[in-house]
Amino acid sequence: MQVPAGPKGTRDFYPDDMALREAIFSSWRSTCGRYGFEQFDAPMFEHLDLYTQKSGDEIEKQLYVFQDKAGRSLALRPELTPSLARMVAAKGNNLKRPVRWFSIPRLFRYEKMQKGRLREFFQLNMDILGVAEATADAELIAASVDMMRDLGFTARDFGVHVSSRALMEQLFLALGVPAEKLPSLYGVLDKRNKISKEEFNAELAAAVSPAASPSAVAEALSVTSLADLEKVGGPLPAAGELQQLFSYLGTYGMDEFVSFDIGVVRGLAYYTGIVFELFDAARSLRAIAGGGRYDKLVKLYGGPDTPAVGFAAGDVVLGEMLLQKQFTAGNRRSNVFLISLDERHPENAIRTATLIRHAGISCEFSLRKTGVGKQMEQANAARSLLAVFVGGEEEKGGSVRVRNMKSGEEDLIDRRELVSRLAKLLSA
RNA sequence: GUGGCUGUAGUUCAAUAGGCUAGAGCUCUGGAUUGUGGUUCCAGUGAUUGCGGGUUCGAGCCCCGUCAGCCACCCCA
Repeated sequence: MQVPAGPKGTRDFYPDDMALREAIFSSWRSTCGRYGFEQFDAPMFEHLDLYTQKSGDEIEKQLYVFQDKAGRSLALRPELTPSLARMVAAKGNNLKRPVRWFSIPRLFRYEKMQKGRLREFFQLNMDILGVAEATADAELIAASVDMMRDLGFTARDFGVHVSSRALMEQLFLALGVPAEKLPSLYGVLDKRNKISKEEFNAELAAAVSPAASPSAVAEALSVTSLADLEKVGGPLPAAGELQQLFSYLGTYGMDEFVSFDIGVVRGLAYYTGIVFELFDAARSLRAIAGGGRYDKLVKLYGGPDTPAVGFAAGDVVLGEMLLQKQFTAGNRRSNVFLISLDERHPENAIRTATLIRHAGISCEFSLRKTGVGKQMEQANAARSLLAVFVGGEEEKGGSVRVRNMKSGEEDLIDRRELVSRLAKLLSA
């Protein structure tokens, strides 16, 4: 290859790719707008401490770290939530609650790449801060579903899997699992779908015995409804909270999208309550989106005690799903394309284009001196709706020929009325 | 970070068992059509077979390295 490749894990956005990206972004912005979220952004790089302080040094391997000229350790942002928590903490109590913010950050993670996982990507982040009730969780889950519907997906394409960190903790403690065993148990649980049943049972037994009965834990993990869960683990306070959440979601009309799934764990340490993930129906891709409650993070960064819940959806998996659905960009580049009949002299086309553009109509003409047939091809490439022939015989009689590129119909239009007639034709 | 698979025009794929000048569709450019696009027909541009080294009389094919991509782990904010 003579052409140098871009860095590993990055993408080039050619116009077709950019059209897909913009389709996703504008859908995201429109959904957030309907839910009354305000957009914000944060720096693309932060002090390394912001990330290590929360997750330990281990995370540094996943970060793009560099020193600036003063020797400060900085990192390209791998996620937005720490910046958000920092920004909210910095405002202290000066920020009107609840905060309903969204952002579409460009993020960087130094990772081994796989399908649906790159080193540079975008996310939609939606967060509500200052609300402890499940209404906020329900609002965000509903927004995530609407985000998918806005992109054209239905309940046949994806589902929301909901669980609760608090619920699991209460359940396992009730079953006799010691508190210090919980992290390793979550680890086993997280890979349940990836390993065989035998392996799972063996790892489960290793994680909970002898304090708790592996079979009791396994039984608890096999339940598919909250009601069944209480039969196994007894009354659990967090179950009531989840029930309330599902009740709200039913009122939102979300029943066909959401389900209780005790297998949803989420890797992040900072989640404290309800957690949820969106998956494609076939579960052949990575998670579309994921989120949950992180009630302690703002305080961790020195801010006021602020309950918070949020989710993030990546652009990579969504893009793959849209392409599978035969998404076609097909954006119109220009509405009007001028065909110069006196192709040696572009002045007429330049003057006419200027007139049309001043009226707010997108317009192009051939920048190369070439035949009418070729100019028509260029009009096609621009996906123009109308072709306007300038500089021909008709113009001597005070009119110009306008051709509808779709139907092939042509009209003679008075030269002086050209712009207003074009506007009318385009609005029809 | 670990293991496996793959790498041929811009793109999708060919090339008997290692054997002459590495082929084709699509795309792109030009022409048929110097005042009319999409269809069709014709022609052309375009590859030091990812890169570097090795084995061989001879390598797209075999070996080593490297880079890139895919898959499974690890991780997943």
